[in-house]
Amino acid sequence: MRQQWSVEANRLLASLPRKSYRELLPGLDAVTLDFGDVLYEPGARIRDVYFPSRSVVSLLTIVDGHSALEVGLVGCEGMVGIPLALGVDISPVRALVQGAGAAMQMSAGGFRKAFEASAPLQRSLHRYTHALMAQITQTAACNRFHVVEARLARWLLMTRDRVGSAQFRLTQEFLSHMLGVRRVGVTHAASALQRRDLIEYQRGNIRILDNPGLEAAACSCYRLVRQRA
Amino acid sequence: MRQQWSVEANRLLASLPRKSYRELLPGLDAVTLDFGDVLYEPGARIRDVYFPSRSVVSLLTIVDGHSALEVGLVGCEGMVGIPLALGVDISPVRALVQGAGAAMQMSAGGFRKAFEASAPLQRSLHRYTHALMAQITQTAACNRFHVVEARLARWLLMTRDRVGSAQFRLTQEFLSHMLGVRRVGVTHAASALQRRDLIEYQRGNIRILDNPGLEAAACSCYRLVRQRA
DNA sequence: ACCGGTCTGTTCGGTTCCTAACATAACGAT
DNA sequence: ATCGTTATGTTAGGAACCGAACAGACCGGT
Repeated sequence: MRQQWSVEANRLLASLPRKSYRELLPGLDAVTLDFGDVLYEPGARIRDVYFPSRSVVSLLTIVDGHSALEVGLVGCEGMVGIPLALGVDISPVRALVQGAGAAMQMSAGGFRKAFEASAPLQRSLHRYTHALMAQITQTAACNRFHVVEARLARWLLMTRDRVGSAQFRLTQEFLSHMLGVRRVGVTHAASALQRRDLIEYQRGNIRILDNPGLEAAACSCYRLVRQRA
Repeated sequence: MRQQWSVEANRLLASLPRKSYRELLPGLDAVTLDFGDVLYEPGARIRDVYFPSRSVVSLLTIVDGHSALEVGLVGCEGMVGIPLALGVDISPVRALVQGAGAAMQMSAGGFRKAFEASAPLQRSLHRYTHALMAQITQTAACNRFHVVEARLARWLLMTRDRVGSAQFRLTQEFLSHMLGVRRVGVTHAASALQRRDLIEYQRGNIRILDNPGLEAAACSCYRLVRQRA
């Protein structure tokens, strides 16, 4: 029963016709993803795909070996391992668990078979692939044009939407990797938001206090990717 | 015969088994894309797809109504209209002809039918979709971390690869939209490259003089997306 | 030869973010 | 209670780029 719930909490799986998803079930394992887990490294083979239910996974590009930048955020609306749905088994990005929680896991081989056998699954995943491309595109422009404070606000809101809670754990150091800036920049932006009573935080615990206020502080990208998803 | 050549000049079409591509042929029209043509506007319906042979098409996101930023560059290695291969008929980006030249055009309806009927076409396009996602991802990081001069060098090299010529027409104003910076920034970067005898240009005519030199001036992203494509 | 439009070069003050340190504060373990 | 570790705050100088405006150069048309 608990497993059943987990499956349905992922919107991709939940949207499948009953028959399709019953065929899928035997290959799915309920797992818990822990904060900091690295699901894929760039250039490495994809061994499993994941359908997050209450967990959140960041997709990061690694530049010049050191700098990281988040390009996508996957929660219960998506799947981690999209390249497999495109016939490629190498991940171009690092997949990092950013919010611990439940997910359904499936082996790459099992997924390939299930994917080929199920037209509804193909349709869902291809539509999601498109949404993810749009998200990556939007993020690219956002990172280019918007200031850190607005990007931070957007990122906190997107995370909240995916974890389903106004409070979550993450350090400024971690955030700096997501936003592709120095930690100092995050400190400045976060202090500013806290000073305006939009958020509060201490030692890795962040809580959103003023939702509409934070949305106003975020760049328009937040609304755009939200209404498109 | 001329049409035959055009078809084969697009690597996606050329890689199809003879049978698949013969089924495709009746729906394909040889067209010439002109510099500045807008094939799609963001949010609008995709009416046709394009397989460039000697033309080059930029994919741009539009932010806040005014700023533009290139996220992808499509030449003979790809197709313009990838959303259709994912079951979506709305383009999230503007598609702008950046290098005039020949392409094969196909109506959205014709493409959908052909796509559903041809497994090899599906495979090729899905693989290309993955490559395009990787390119967008790389571009996102590049725009975030690398300085204008290196990005300009990369962009010139990528364009050269796709038009197949060391000389092409484009103004600094145009380049500034591609790179997402002010024109002044392009002037600075271009002057610097010219001063080092890597390129020469005048009134929209750019010529690459020193290939290895320009590659050295470009950021590593150039090599990365090249070897992956 | 002249004019208008396009393309390129330059300037200058201001903002954002970087680089690189160092300082403080909270927490956990012994 | 103390100490090491982790998280956050602060500072200062500099680089990259912005915003806005203007100046010169080149071209085509008449």
